[in-house]
Amino acid sequence: MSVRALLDQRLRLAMRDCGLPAHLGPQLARASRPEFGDFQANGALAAAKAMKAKPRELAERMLAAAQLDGIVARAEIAGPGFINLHLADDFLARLLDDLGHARRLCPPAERPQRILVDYSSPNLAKEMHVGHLRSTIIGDAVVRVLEYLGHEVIRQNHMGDWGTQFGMLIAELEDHLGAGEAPDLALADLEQFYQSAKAHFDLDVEFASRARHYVVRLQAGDPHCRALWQRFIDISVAHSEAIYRQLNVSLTHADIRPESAYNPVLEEIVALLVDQGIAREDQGALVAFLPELADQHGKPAAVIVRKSDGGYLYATTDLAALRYRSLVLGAERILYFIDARQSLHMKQVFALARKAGLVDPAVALEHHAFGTMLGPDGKPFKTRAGGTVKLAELLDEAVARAAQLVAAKNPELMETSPEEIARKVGIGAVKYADLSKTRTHDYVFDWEAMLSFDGNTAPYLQYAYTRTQSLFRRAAAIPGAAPGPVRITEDAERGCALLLLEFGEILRQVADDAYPHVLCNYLYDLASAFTGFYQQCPVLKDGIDPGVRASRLALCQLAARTLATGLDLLGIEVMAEM
RNA sequence: GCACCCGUAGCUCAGCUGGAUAGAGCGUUGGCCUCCGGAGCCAAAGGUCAGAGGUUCGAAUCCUCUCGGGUGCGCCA
Repeated sequence: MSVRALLDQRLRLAMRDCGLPAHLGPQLARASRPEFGDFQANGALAAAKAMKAKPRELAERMLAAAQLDGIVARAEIAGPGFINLHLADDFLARLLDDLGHARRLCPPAERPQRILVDYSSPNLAKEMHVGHLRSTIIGDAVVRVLEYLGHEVIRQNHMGDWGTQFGMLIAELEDHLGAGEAPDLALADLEQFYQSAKAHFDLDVEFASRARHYVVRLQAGDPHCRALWQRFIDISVAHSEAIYRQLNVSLTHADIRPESAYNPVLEEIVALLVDQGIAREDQGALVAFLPELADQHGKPAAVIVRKSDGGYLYATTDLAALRYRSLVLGAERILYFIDARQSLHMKQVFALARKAGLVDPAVALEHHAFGTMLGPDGKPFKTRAGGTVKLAELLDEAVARAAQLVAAKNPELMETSPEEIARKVGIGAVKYADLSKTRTHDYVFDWEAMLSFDGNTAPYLQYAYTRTQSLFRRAAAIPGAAPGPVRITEDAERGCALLLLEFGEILRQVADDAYPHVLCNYLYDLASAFTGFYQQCPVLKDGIDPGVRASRLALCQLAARTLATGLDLLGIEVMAEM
């Protein structure tokens, strides 16, 4: 049990003993200022108001009733009725010893769930660009946290491999192959290939009509079109998977369930909506109406589920996917990591799915939106020419920039290659810069800031970790220098200790709210507290008492483990030296 | 027209289950290597929390309105 949970439980019991109703809690929080102790309970204020009692008096009674022996060294009432709690050093030390010997850094979730996470989901018609980055790495971080807490996670990469553009693309591919070109050569640059197909489509009437015809033939299962399509898809998927490897993202081939997979059931989904009277014909198309999402004038939201030409749109595909995920895969919670611009669409799809009974009524449907990546000018991130920035090129640049830094700043490395460091630092910097900002906001992409060793950046955290490793290498050479029981005497040690004990709580918060920046901020606080401690509290220097040395080594070890685990959950790698 | 998101230090961002004097980093200014990695640490300066009302013992946080910025909305995905 975490420190907070324990205090909460004890104070809650005390409140019951004081005759307070169950809905009034202790409102426990970390103390806002050091002189207020480690934790503060604000609940007496609210409770006093509800019971028409005097806040300070009630706080006194709560404190008298609370069983805090051995946990709290000192407690006092302050201000209008805050309860300030100073934890006992030996209590903290004991918890740290337990944590140090435990296999995991936090207890697993009390109720493990089957959770489905839809993320990355690039459009295969084009090369992956910066627009795909956020979904991919935010989703992956949340997935890792959920798994660490013991949930069963089903990853779903809902790749866009179907739709009107593919007629154009296979017509283009057909022309290339007809000219004797090998498919992987023709598709070496997907972006260029797409632009070329688009140009032909716009300028060449014969080509455009062939492209439109191919869409129909493809969807009807024509073998020739299907074969061309498959070639294109295979190469495009391979490209995405190469990016995933470079990004250290945990998606695999088995997680791909693309749009085309739902093609066979779309007709059935639409029929279901019509039968239930949810959808009806309107201006030639089949439209679902949602009075529950009406605007202030009572006009219901309208969603087209089948075009007037008989074709289907992505709303229908998403409904089919939801049914499969809930009723076939049995997901209890379904998370979508998709751009904020899709918010209305997701809302409509969720409402429709529930209304039509396509999902289990108990399933949680969550759209975790995120903002746009902006360039240094505050406008959407583009190349100088105004085109989209390819993800592959962005990542290469990150590694190249990191390599430059390593070459410029590092003296001699013992066991790690500069290439490995550059890769981990460069990729880590790009991911962390994104993950550390509140998901829902737009964020400004800035090479300089993300690769800095100062501030809330990946390199700073990785550096803090390498210092622990350096220390352990040194300790290994000293006879008798081994981690031992923790003793807390210095403020810097306390600061570290309290943070180390908070890790599990932070992970639960990330699992509940899907905000990885909470974990980033925590790790930054921990790294700062650790470097402060490391600066002030000598570990291996001459004249250090062996007991103190053993205690500080144990703290270092826990800090190292927590940093490495936390970064790993963000999909960021650490190294022994940098 | 309708709907959603966002306005916090010069810049980039935290804080928003309402709590005590609103926090970091960058940048600026000034300190700290006889010391486990100075790729570090410490300190100072810097704020009408967009504005106005309201709820409350208490509001950056909740409600309403206004201003400013962004995004989306029946035949792309």
